[in-house]
Amino acid sequence: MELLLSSTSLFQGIQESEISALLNCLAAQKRNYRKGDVIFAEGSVTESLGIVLSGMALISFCDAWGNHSILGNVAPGEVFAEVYACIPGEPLRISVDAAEDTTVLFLNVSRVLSTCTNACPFHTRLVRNLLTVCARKSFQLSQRIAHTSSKSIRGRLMSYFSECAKASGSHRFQIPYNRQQLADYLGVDRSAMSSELSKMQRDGLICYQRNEFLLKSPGEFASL
Amino acid sequence: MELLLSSTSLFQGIQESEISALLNCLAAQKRNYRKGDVIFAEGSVTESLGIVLSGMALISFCDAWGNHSILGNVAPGEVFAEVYACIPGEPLRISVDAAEDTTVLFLNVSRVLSTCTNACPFHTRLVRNLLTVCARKSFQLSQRIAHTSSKSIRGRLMSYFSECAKASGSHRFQIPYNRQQLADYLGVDRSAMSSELSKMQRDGLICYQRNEFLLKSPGEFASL
DNA sequence: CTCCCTGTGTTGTTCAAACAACAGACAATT
DNA sequence: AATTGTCTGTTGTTTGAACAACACAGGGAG
Repeated sequence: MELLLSSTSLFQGIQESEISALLNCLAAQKRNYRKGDVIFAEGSVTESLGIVLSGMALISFCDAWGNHSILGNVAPGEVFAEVYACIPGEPLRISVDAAEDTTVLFLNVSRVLSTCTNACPFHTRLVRNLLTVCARKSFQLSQRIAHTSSKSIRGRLMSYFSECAKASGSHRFQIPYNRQQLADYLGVDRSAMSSELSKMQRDGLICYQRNEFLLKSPGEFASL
Repeated sequence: MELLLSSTSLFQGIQESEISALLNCLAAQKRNYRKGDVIFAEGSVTESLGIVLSGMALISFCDAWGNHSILGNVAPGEVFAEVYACIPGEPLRISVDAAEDTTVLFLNVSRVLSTCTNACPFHTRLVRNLLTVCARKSFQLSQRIAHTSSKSIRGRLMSYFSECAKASGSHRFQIPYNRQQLADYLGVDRSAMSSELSKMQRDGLICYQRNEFLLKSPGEFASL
């Protein structure tokens, strides 16, 4: 378990041997779930975040009419419900279920935050990591919002490609999504996006082959 | 200054008198800006978050072609750049400028996180508050994404109204936005939304007058 | 009172995106 | 080689949202 944890962002920079001490210090709880079990129910309140150790969890939500949508999944090593665990008293707007037999480690956030009586030296690092996890999630969400703010498919693609180019420091970059995933990320129809991509190539805005893109002519454009 | 700070979410639960001690302990820096001054430049890296004490700051961003958009404003007592300050080394994707003459208090996040040599008793509370601020921002962003995930105006309104009804615990509730602001929040055209609202009223889904809404018939609907 | 301003609802037109259906490329499997 | 499935690009149709323009109702301020 410690080996897996040491590679997660929450325990980054903490040695495997030190993690064992931390887990004792935090009285972390491990629980097993069968496929289909509810891990967190919508509307409930939690002070604990979860880390998937094995298996897979699904995050979903229901609207007032009973329609429910899948928001995402949580793979081993990834964290869930950290946002709610960090907001005291905020009832979950989502529910988390086990997509298969799943083992989860729970960490009580207030325990994480309270000063450790043993003056555990890695506690500080854990708190910093937790803040980073939350901040990074905020960052990713705001990027997604920025990329879906344009009303046109072309505008959304341009916004996303701009970001990719900035992140890679070059006009040539690769993207981590296939076409369907990119369309889902940008909130557009795949085939419409595919067609728009080829239009953009014809218009000389971009070149691409598969997941390799080249952003051309960084001049001024008004019609995003 | 302490009076203003004590009413902010970052210093919530900390007395005015205690804030003074904290600010010393953190070596907080106060700086003045003239209207139009750049507070944070896009692409720069910061370890500090900012709190607007007076005036107003503007958050904006540029895409690779030089088009820039306003993302929001920061009023006195509100925090900015906290997400970037919490992600070590992450260059800002936004820039922050003074919309008018503005005073800003800077707090170094790593200093906030490092154990205070004086064992300052309110330090722990500050860290917890900072985590709450980040988590709450994440929460708000994911709500907005949920409400803009539907492709139709009606679906977006339904998602938002669902959330409002849940939050208020009743099918009758008030919304904090006027029509233009709601349209901006949901990423749709105001007049189209206005027209959709009256259609929904005609269809018996909702009743409304001004900002007072009543959500009807919580049955099953497929056409969101 | 009139004038102006803001917020809101209505209508009709236009256009772009969703949608459906299909074709070709490629890889993996049998 | 044949088959299957996945990913991608193309085309044509339909629909719904953006857009523009306007009407109407308060609410101040002069």
